[in-house]
Order: sequence, then structure tokens, then C-alpha cells
Amino acid sequence: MTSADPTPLSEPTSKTRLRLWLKLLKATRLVEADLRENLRTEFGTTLPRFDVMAALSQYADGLKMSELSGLLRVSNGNVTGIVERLVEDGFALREAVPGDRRASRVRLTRKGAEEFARQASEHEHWVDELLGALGPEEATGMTEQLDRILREGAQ
Amino acid sequence: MTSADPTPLSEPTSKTRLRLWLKLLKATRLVEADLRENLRTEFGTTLPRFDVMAALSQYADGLKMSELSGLLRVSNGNVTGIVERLVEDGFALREAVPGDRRASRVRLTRKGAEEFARQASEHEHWVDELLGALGPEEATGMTEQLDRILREGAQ
DNA sequence: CTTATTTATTTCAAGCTTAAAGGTTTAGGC
DNA sequence: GCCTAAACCTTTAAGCTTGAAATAAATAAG
Repeated sequence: MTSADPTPLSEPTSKTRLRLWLKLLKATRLVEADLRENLRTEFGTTLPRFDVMAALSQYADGLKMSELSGLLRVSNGNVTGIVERLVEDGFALREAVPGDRRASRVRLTRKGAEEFARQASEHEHWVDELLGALGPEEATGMTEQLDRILREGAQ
Repeated sequence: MTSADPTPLSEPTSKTRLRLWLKLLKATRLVEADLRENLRTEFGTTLPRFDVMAALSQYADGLKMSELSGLLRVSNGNVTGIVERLVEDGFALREAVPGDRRASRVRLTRKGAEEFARQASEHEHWVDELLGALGPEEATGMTEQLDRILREGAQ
């Protein structure tokens, strides 16, 4: 059950890439599960909420709902519910966009920004530990390779 | 919105690892979204269902529910619903475990195995294209690095 | 044998996620 | 101005996901 798959000496490239994909998924899920658990027990929040607050924290003037869902690459209706709950909890607020009554702009409240700052600090520390197996050069190298995948996929 | 973040020449290691994590997440989600879309339009199925069938396909004698959730690293109650729908559709069946009336063993039906074979073949092809930016050596190298993360995290 | 604990699984409530459909509002052609 | 199309967003239905509680059966302890 816990045995590592041996790497065949020679095989079709598609198998090699498939193996990479499965490992990528496994590692991502491991890290995600850990972060989720920590966010829950330490801050009583969820990963999606953290992601939304992280995006908002980079835009002091706020973001339109469509910009938010575009940045996070999630569906349009998805952020509606998450923002709804953040607003309920006083971490975010919605402002009217002058000249466009369809759109609304979401931004963090002071309380939300302060809460996110605390969370982000711990989050960075958790990630640092979870990816501690890789040194800075390795991490940078892998980041560049992932960028190549992203550039190819987002044509 | 689509601008790539520049990599500072020098920074704390935790920032480098954080950047890697964000990129890892982004790339994984890109690939996942594409696979999900393809599974939906080509086969009318979902990623979680595919994952469960993939696990079952490796065990001709079937798996207990707890073994299944352990392999997929998802919660216990989660697989209950997914297997339920697979059984409804005639892709999987549940058998009693002799000597233990609590447990049940799930395995693919012939129909399920044949359907999965078709899906898996396409799936491998999609992955091959999505990760086409990396050559075999690079893919193997990244797989090994991800393994190091997994070994460290699963102590 | 009886009780307690552990194991295997399901149920539940809450929240996340998507695609599709619907409701407004804005912008563009004519 | 008027009509169509596009943009912005929410709602809905279905399914996924989790953690916690509940159920039931097997095992252990006394």
C-alpha cells in the first residue's frame, strides 16, 4: 500500500508524464490537506476563504467578482457564496462600482486585512516546512518547469 | 493579469518555497480543470469517479471502502456517495466480506472495467499533451523531487 | 457471559464546486 | 430612440468534500 512504484528504465514518454501527473496530484493533495487542517484548527477558516482573502489582499482597491473568479480560476458562481460568508463575518465588504450598476467591487475590511496578515504569516511557515525537502535552487528550478507547463497550457 | 512574477535574485528560502507552492497549485488546477472538462464532455463522468475507478481497476478482487478511501486519501464518508453512484450506473458492485458483516468489498463490473479502459487510454493521452512542455528526463527528475516531498510529509 | 473498546461504515450538516439558466444592466448597431 | 448582443452577476441542481456523530459488528477484557 505504501510501496513506491519503481521507475522502468525505458517506457513510452506518455507513461513517464502520466507518472509525473499522478505524483504531482498526490503531492499537491498532501500539502493541501495539511494546510486545510491547519487553517481549520488554528484559524477556523477554510482554504477557499484563504485563497479569496489572499487575492483581495493584493488589491487594496478591491476586485470585481469576475476579476476575482478569473484570478482564482474558479467558476463565476463559486466566489459568490464564499464572498457572501466573508461579508457576513465582517472580513470583506462590497461596494458599488460608479457608472456600472451590474458590477460590485469586493475588498477586505480592516478587520479582514489584519486577520489575513496573521493567517498568511503562519501559512508561509507551514509551506516552508511542507516543502522543506527541496532546497532553494531545486525549488526555483521546479517553479520554472511548472511555468513552462502553464505557458503551454494557457495558450 | 497574465504577467509572470519575476524571480528576485535573493530572498528568504520560505518565500522561494511559497512561490513554488503557488505555482504547483496553479499548474495542478490547470491540468485538473482540463481533465475534468474532457471527462465530462467525452465520457459524461467526473474526476472523482475516474479516480475511484482507477483505484479499483488495479485490484481485481476489489477493495474495502476503508482501503479505497485510504488509497485516495479522501475522507471515509466521501467514497460512500461516489461508489453509490457507480453501483447505480452498473460500473461497480459491492460484495459481502465473508466473516465480517461490517465491511463490504467494492469492485468494477465487466462493464465498468471496459468503460474505464477506454477512459484511461484517453486520459493518458490528455496528460501527455498537457505536460508536453517537459521532456522525459525533466519529468522523471520532477517526479523524484515530488517523491522527496511526499516522503518527508508522510512520516 | 457481559461489558468495553475498537473497527468498518454510513449519515449528516455545512460548505465548496461546476455548468447551465436566469436576471439586470450596459454597449453597439441602425 | 430601439433593438440586439454582450457583460456582470446570482441562482439553481447536482455532485463533491470534510469532520463529526451515529450505527453496527467484531474483538478484548474482566
